Amino acid sequence: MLIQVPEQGTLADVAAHRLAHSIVTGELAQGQKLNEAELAERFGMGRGPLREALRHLEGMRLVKRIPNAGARVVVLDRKTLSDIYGVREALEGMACRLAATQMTDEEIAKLSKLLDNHEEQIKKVGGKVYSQSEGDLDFHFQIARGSRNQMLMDMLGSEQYQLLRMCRYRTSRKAARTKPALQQHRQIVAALEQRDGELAELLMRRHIHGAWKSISEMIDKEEEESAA
Amino acid sequence: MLIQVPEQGTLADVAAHRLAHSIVTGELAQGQKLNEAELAERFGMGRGPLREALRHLEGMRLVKRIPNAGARVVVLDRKTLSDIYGVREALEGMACRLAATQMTDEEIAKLSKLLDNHEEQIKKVGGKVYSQSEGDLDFHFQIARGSRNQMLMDMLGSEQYQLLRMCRYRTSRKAARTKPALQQHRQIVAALEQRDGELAELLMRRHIHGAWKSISEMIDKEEEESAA
DNA sequence: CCCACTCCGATTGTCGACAATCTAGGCGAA
DNA sequence: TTCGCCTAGATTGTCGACAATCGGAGTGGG
Repeated sequence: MLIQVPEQGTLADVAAHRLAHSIVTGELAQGQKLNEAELAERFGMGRGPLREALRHLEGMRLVKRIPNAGARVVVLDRKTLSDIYGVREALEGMACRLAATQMTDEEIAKLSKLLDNHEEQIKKVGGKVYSQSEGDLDFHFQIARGSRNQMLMDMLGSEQYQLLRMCRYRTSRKAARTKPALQQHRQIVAALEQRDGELAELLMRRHIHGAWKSISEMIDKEEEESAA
Repeated sequence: MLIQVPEQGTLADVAAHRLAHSIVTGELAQGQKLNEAELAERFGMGRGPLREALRHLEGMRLVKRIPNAGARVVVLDRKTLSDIYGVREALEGMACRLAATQMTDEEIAKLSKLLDNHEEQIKKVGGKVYSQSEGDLDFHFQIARGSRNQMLMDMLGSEQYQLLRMCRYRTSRKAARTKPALQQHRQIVAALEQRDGELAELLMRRHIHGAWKSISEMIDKEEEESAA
């Protein structure tokens, strides 16, 4: 599972994880004001650790802080999402290219099995998109790991890129794109098996580009609805 | 100038900037332990703001924190630098491609003037590599701005990517690569003027790749020296 | 001689309280 | 009525002190 366990570390780390989870899942609405005292009480800790947690989340771009005016949950407008997907296309494409030469056969085989699980899950419960989405994230993260590039892993991994999960969570409710996505994943794995980095990159870029197109259309529809 | 002014914000922000500067310039050695009480005293503030600053720097990857064991300045080993340059190649290449279609004619003209300044500076004082390095960073950042992609700007800009400045600072002492770099910059601007995104991306990637090769050799030499 | 244990100093993690700053609402004058 | 000012409340920024934890010196046993 990608969700980090409660963690035995400092209270600030715990708070950061809990806050991140609340934000990603939408429990804390976008643009919502985050009151330090209130959150500290809810988490049963002082304001010190909580402030550190907010700093941490600011670095992850999950909240925006304004001096003397508090912190607010970031708002994911269309432009921001578009920018994110653009960067993802470049970074994950690169990850794929590297992974094609760096991953071991065992890792690739594991990736293939991961997809088998996904397929089974999809067949079992058509509606449960959530777990697929998490699994999908896991797929992408495994490839990032396969690149053997630590900076890339940080940028695409759990720590730095929770924004991704946030926008996924927001858009995964209606998303019925699981089947073509799965097929594209299979194509990517096939390219990795053949150690064809260029092809793997191309497929990954196309996969992400398609995902953005799909999400973009969904946003358009939502905006129409909310406007009507 | 790219170096942010002392900033009127919170003490934590001031501390973060000062610490970042000290780390980037090498005033604080790599791997050095950062004592909270000592630094707080030196900056004339309590430990609270300083801890927030350390959290911030951790997000920037300038320091590494270990629970109950304090923070240390990150160490830039060869692998880390290699990873950074790899990611840069992807991100700045993308920035260049976007900039070719997004930048205004005025911005491109300004970029060209910037290079004129560089050239003059180089001719005037051959040894002063530092200012060139800062200017070079400025060149790259201006292109990132030209991409109109906020996330890209954050990742390549001052806030998130001080690691870059750090490794530049470390390697810019002996670097005599200013002239070919300048010429490559000119080529990139020419591609931008022609609105040729693909070419601009290619040139930028090649430029960064060459920079890494040059730095890599330098590191090899240093290691030989220190081994002898 | 080497290893493990213990205790102590130092450092980090946390809290509560105080000061500085911003925001909202009421009040008075044009 | 409307605009601007001013006070009051709430919220953030900061500090100092206490508790928890870690690293290392010193000691005793094998």
